Amino acid sequence: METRELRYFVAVAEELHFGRAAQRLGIAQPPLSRAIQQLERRLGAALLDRTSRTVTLTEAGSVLLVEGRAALDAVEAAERRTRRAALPPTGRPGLVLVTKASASRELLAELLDAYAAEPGAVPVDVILCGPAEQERLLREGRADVALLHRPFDSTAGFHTEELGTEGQVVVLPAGHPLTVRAHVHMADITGLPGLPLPRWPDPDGTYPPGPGPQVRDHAQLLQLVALGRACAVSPESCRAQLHGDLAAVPVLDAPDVTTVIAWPPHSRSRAVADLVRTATRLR
Amino acid sequence: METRELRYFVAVAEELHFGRAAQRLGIAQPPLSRAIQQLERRLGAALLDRTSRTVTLTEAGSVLLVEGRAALDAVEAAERRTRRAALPPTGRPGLVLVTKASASRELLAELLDAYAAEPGAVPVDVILCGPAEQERLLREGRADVALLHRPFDSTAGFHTEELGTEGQVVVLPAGHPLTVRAHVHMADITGLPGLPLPRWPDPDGTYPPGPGPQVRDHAQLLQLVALGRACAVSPESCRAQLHGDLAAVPVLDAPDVTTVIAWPPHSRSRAVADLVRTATRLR
DNA sequence: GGGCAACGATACCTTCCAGGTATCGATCCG
DNA sequence: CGGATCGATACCTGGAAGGTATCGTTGCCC
Repeated sequence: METRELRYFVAVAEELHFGRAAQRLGIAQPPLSRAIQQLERRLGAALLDRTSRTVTLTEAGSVLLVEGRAALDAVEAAERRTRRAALPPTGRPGLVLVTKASASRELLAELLDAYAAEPGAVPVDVILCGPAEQERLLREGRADVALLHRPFDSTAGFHTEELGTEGQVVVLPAGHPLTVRAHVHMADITGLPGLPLPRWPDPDGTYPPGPGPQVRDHAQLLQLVALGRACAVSPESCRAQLHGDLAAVPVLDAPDVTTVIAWPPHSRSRAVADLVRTATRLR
Repeated sequence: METRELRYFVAVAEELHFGRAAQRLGIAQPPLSRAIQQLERRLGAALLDRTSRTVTLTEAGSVLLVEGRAALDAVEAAERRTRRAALPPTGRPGLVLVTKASASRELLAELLDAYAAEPGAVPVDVILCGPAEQERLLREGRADVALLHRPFDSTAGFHTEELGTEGQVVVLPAGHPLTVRAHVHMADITGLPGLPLPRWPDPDGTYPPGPGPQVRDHAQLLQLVALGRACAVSPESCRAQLHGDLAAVPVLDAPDVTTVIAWPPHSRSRAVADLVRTATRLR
């Protein structure tokens, strides 16, 4: 199977429309129809059920959509990492680390300092992004290492080392009645009148339906809390970033958050190994 | 990047010889030279240093070799799993489980029985193979689930659930002086005169140099122990498979062995989820 | 119910590139 | 210095990928 065929199939499977898929791919519709037919012939499997009005995925088609996306990611990662390895060493980021915006800030600073002091350390680029985006960046080879937070992030498919565990706090507007409490339980804060929990985007960028404001990052969320439009349950290390308008109260029965450092399993980079070793020694 | 180009590059990178690589690929040498040149041009990276006598990998080339193999595995897995999903449901193995020959035998039987009793259970094919082969089968899409044993097997790149932990025993010929002991330490058995520890094959199928007989599976190993040509350190559950000629003594300071069930991270198969759930409930 | 629009499939043509053969040029070896 | 080895180059050919025009089917709407 060629990646071209896979890209074509994924486009059609996502659009469920040959015309739009062809447009997205920058080719005409007939060659696309033919390419898919040929792929089906070669696989000996019907991938799409098509009438002249609708296109739907067969069982085999949905398998290929999932597996094919993963395969295309892997190819893209190979290409990107090779390109990076070929750049002149000067100025090339030796490592790209991705982490959630506004999370683990001290841990990150500590880690970068400690690593920079190591013999043979290379420059580290840091990418900050929203949750769920990190995995993609790591899978696509845009990043070499990530700081992830279980149980929010899935560490599926990566090598990981645990760096630490912390409890969670609820972040509330300063002066809220609950802020006088020494601690609360989840039941105290779900369905708090006027202070809904926010909605985070799904991996595909869309938001699940339901109440609560849509947020993209932690800073935005804290802004909303300060405005009295939401409350947030966050790892307690976020306290370092709270200013006067905000207060935090431990939530006893919220799941503990584990910060892990994650990297692609076949990474053979000396720099990644060094960074991971530094990270595990910190804790 | 097309998979054809990747396959070509991997062949050359492995052979370090255009002629042999071309032969292996079933094409002539000149098109292969051109394909690699074109790949290098497109990536903007030298992958191979070639004189008219020798071919060596550049830094970028070794990155692409590792990453490219992983990407090709992913493509192959996508193809294989799609083909499987398209087979008529009758007679099609719903699940392919791979485990080491002669390991976790009771656990496996228990698991298969319990799963078969589940509503909606599908037929399960079991593949037995040597260590280090399981990961490959899982990565290439030849298998859906594996029973792995930490710390021997790497669980990198897979989802896992722990199923249980056990200590290790040393397996000795019956009547050996050490068999009267209630337990031993590693120091007691390394360099035991005439009873070396065996050598297992590397992932590429070759054996590391050194003393000790070469073994491919556990049955073979036990045979060698019975013949008085080796001793073996194994999880204690292997005791169920020992016959009169063999004896086992706990090794107090050998690392514990954890049996885990592992599956590809993007598996969306109902059957895999059911099997994993059954497995975790067993323990 | 007939006309129409939407959509995938088919027919047919063109272009381009993968692959083949022949040969060159460089390097190592005896 | 001559031959052998090996990758690169030159040149040719067939097939596949892509384009345009058009067909056949199916909803839909007046």
